[in-house]
Amino acid sequence: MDKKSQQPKNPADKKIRRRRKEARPGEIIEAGLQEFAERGFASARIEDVAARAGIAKGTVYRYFENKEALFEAAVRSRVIPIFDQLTIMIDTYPGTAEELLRILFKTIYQKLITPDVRILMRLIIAEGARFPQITEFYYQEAISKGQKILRKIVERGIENGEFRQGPVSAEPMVLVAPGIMAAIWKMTFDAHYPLDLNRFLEAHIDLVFNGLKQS
Amino acid sequence: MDKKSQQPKNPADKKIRRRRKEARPGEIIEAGLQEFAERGFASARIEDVAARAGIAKGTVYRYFENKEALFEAAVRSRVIPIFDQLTIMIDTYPGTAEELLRILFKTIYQKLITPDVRILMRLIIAEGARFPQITEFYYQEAISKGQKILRKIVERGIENGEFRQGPVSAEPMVLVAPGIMAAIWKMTFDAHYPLDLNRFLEAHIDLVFNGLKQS
DNA sequence: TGTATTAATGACCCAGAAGTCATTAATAGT
DNA sequence: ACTATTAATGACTTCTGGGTCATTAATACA
Repeated sequence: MDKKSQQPKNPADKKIRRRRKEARPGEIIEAGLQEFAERGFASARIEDVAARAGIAKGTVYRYFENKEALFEAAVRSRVIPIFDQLTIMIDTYPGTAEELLRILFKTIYQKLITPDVRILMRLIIAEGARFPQITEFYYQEAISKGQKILRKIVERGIENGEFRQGPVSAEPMVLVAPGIMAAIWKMTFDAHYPLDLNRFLEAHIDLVFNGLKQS
Repeated sequence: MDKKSQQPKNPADKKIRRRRKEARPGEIIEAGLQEFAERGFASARIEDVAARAGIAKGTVYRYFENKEALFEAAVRSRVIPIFDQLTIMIDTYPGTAEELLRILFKTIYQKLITPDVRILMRLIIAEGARFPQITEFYYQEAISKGQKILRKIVERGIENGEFRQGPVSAEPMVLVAPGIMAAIWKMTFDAHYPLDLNRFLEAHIDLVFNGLKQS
């Protein structure tokens, strides 16, 4: 496909091999992630990964035991530090719980619904059943942290009288569900029936803070 | 695996072949759906499908051109008539829009989050990119109908003063998002971190009708 | 500049699975 | 009962793609 036309040094730049021990793993992981996302684990071909990384097939195996090892490394490499940043912010944020929740929602729509993260979600949903360690890892590194953040914000809101105690505060994941749904939509039907993320975020916030009912 | 021990007629019931032209397609589809759900399209083996259906591999090909054709047939066979039933009910239902929405939510949690439907969702998410016709079909037959129902209920609620007009009513999918999220959770993290569907449904309803805020 | 080290290569091997088809045998019709 | 029809079979062919390893050549170091 794209023929490594990055630095066309000489006209016949066919096979000037380069030794780049340090840079390879990252490049292979990046290429692998793309291929796995496009084709799924089973259909992704190591030869294509290699081509994408600009190396020969055998080179992949100098850095990763086998296809599974590459898959695991690829998924792990992408679990994002978003939540860690947020955790710190929450404890120091001076404003109201409502403001914090709004920030969290916006962050979800900006950071979590990017193509990069959607790739991960798709892989977890599609291949998770066959890679339980990865599912577990992803839960520990991302989901559980997100849950903690949510709980903290909701508790804070209850303590200072902003939020109600009740079924919602007992199951705070309902609050972010629209964000998850938006991500799913983007990776399935969006090509045919595009979703306006801004409008959806607005609806999401409106639902959470104002409810559906006439007041 | 399970060695067809259904009707152990005689001790050596090895290969008494039966001719059942009419029953085969359905049985093969059912078997295919199971295999595709467990392994994904690429990893599912036709021989396993055949074994599961209690026939030889070649027989599968007497009824389906190839693996893809079987996959399409399998997914199509399962698009559920839930929404059609609901559509009729809505126009004749005498109660309030709130009652209708509650019924819709309960139906989602009872019908849509069953293993059978989750299988479909997983396949659409996992394989949809490579089978655009299937995604399109699924959208037309299920999603768009669900959207219509939602819109109808919300409009009715607005007309009779139950619901507010605003961002939520403009993007009513936010209202069912927790249901979708629950389905996703069930197919990914539920084994490790089980979700209590009843409690979640309660939270969902509480969010939609009461919002999060202290009133 | 010569040599040792080792990163990189890609032809090759081979397991596994899709799809074929000549053969077998269940059933319908007479 | 006999026979024609065709559903069902599974050994076989073919191809794809994971993984190997002897060979090549880039780089470090003397």
